[in-house]
Formats: sequence, structure tokens, C-alpha cells
Amino acid sequence: MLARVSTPPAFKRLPRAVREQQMLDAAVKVFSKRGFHAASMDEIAEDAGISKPMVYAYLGTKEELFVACLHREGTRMMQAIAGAAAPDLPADVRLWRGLKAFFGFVGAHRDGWAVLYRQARGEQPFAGELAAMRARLVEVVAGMLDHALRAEGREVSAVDLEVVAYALVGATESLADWLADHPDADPEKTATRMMNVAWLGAGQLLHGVTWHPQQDPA
Amino acid sequence: MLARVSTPPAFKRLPRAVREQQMLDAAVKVFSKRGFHAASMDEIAEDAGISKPMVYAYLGTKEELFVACLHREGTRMMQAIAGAAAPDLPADVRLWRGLKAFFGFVGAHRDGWAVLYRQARGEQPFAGELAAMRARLVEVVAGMLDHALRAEGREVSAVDLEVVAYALVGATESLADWLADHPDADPEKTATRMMNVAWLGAGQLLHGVTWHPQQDPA
DNA sequence: AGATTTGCCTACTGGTGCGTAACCCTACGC
DNA sequence: GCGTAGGGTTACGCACCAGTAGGCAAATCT
Repeated sequence: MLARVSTPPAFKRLPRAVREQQMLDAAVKVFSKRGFHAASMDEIAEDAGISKPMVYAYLGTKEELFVACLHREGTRMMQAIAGAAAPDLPADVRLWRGLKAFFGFVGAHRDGWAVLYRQARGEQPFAGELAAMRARLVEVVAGMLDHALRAEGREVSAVDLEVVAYALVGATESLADWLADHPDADPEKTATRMMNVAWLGAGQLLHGVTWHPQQDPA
Repeated sequence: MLARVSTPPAFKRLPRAVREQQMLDAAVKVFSKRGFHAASMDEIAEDAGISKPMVYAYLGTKEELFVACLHREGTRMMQAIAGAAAPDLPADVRLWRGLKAFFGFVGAHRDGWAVLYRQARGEQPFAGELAAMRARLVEVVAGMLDHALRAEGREVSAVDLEVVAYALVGATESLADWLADHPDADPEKTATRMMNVAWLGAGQLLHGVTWHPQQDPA
């Protein structure tokens, strides 16, 4: 008896653009779960519902795939933040909106984002990529602080500014990790907490209050 | 003619305890340079001036070796900090000494420490190990804050405390990264900068000053 | 209706690197 | 002076996985 000449392909053919996104989704998921090296192209392909050669055909080698993930997620995040903090608002409002957008983003992309960034930190080939993005963030924050400072007629050395901005960004990333690990936590509340630490601390600095190691016998 | 029956073994035999430390030194170096997966046992062995089976004989599998590194470095760090911050001092002094010790440690172990921790964050098997250590740190910091708060008759929810402590620890780690990447930076000065951000921000909170999202049209 | 392009697969290879088996040699205890 | 234990080595098995060759079928074009 005649079997169906062509088995109705239980899995549909999809246009490239769609499949690419599915692959990236799968890649982000697997990379974040396993880490770059431990992740296998086979698992990514399987998770995307496709076979391995397709991944190579569309997104290239493993490294290129990872970079693609980094780019997509990074761009999404940057847009989310940039869209929130217009440059003509007072510093605290900009900071607040930026934080809200940032934590909102992390909350919505819990598995993807945070862990992807946890990964990229370690692996040599991508550390640079990531560092560049963080540098942009630090620069923005430092710019905000500088702006606020000048508005009060004060000034601080560039390196001081950079370091404070670095600390602020680090604290924020740390809370993002915390948020990613506490699925039931509220992004906005986390943003508020961060704002408290950041703005009050930075605020003091802005007003010229500083701390010095007074007597220190040890 | 008779060659020397036993070539005077150009490389000496050493007692186990010594070789183990050499191996750990090499492992820390290689792991931090390459990352866990990309590091090869062969390279570690070679770098330690020994052959691979010795590493397996003394320190076990690759994972076990990494954990051993983590433990040694972690313990060293914790001791450096614990030795600096006696529990009966005022909170700001404790914080200051702790920070000084921490950044001093990182400054002295630049390549080893910081990068090792950058690694452990990502790799699944060790993230827990690392998280536990960080949790201990967070707990200590939170305890300090709580202590200072109670001394002023105020009280804050445990989760609030935890989050602030988390942010502080994150900011500190971030500056440690910065320090590790700027070999000519001064650890103590970095500690001072961190102290400024942390103590002033936390200090405000301690005095009941908080920030709220006032009107927020967007 | 062909012809061609595009989506998709099964099945391999080649390299890399963990972990081990089997063996050697020097020191020291007795 | 001789056994035994501990420091040390070379050389391999084996599994895993990135990347590829070669081919089939459904759209789409002409």
C-alpha cells in the first residue's frame, strides 16, 4: 500500500528571520544554564527544535553565536534604559527612571539576561565585549554625577567620578543578580532600594560631605 | 664509556605538601587566565613543573582541583578580613578596616583572586560554593548595619537589610574588579573611595533618611 | 512545467583533553 | 644491603563535541 509519499512534515518550514530568533532564544537559554563552554551546539539546536547544521548556516560558529546573543540582549537592555532616562531631567529623576527600567528589564528576562552577563564576565573572548558595554554605562552614570556636581559649582577629579560610578554600577548589577535569584521579588521595589543606597550616598558626596580615615591605630 | 648511571635529576623531588602548593599556584594562575573549561590539566601541570598524573594523584579531578583553589583563596581572603575587623569596634571603623583588608588582599593577589572569582560566578558546579561565601559576607555586613541601627533604636526588616548589604558587597566587588584591572591603583585609596560611597549612603539610611519615588508621571 | 532557491536533515571526521595503566627511580627504615 | 613507600614519568584509551559533506523536499520563480 502506498504510504503518504511525503510525510506531512510535522514540523513546519519557517522563514529564516523567525528561525534565527528561535535559535537565539534557545542559545540564550542554554548558554545561561550551562555556561559557554559546557553548552553544546547540539543542545541548543535541539532546544530550538532544529538540527545543528541550521545553526551553523544561520548564525555561524559557537563564538559567533554567543556574540550574537550578547548583542541582542545587550541592545535590548540599552534601549530599555535609554528610552527611560531623557537627558534633560534632573539627575535624581534620571537615575530613578534608569534604575526602574533596568530592573524591569532584568525582571522580565531573568534567566536570559543576568546569567548571560554572569557568563560573559569570565570567558576571555567576550570579556572585552561586555566590558565595553559596562564602560558605556559607567560613563553615563559618571556624566550624570558630574552634571549634578557642576550644577552645584563643585568639581571632582575624573578618576574619582569614575570610581564612584563604577561602584554604583557594581551595586546595581549585584542587586540584579539578587533579583534574578529571587523570582518573587518585585523589580520596582528593588529599584527603590537601590535608589536609596545610591542616591543618598552619592547625594552626600554631591554636597561635599566626605569620609576620611581619622585616627586609625591599626 | 659510562654515562652517569642516574642522570642527576635536574628537577628535584619535593615533599607532597610543597608540590601541592605549587600545583595550586599554577592552577589558580591558569584557571584565572583561561577560565575553568578552557584551562587544560596539561597546562596546569606544565606550569607547576610537574606531569599530569601527579596532579591527579594529589588533588584529584579537574573539578576537585578548582574547588581546592576556591577554598584556599577564599579562606585566605576571609582570614585577611576577619583578622582586621574585631566585633567590638564601632561600625564605621569595622567597615573601614574590613574594606582596607579586602582591597589590600585583592591588590596583593591581583591576577589570582579577582579573576578566580570572575570565573566561579559563571560555572554551574561552583556558583553555589561562591554564593555561600558571598552570603557569609552579606550576613556580616547586614549584621553590622543591624547592630548600628539598633544602637540608634531603629529597626529595619531583614530583607531590607539583606538587600542593602547585597548592594554594598556588590559595589565592593565591582571596585575590586576595577582595582584588579588598574595595576597601578592604590588599594587603600580605593578602600577610602568605597568607604565614602558605602558609609555615607548607609549612614543616611541609618539616620532614617530615605528616598521615595515622589511624583513620577512616567 | 521545469528550474532554482531556500529550509532542513542524517551522518560523518577530526581534534582536543580528561583521566588512567603501567612502569621507573631514589630515599629511607631496619 | 634490601624492601617498601613515595615522588615521578610516558603513553595511551575514550568520550565528547565543534564543525562539515552531501543530499532531499517544499516553496517560489519563469
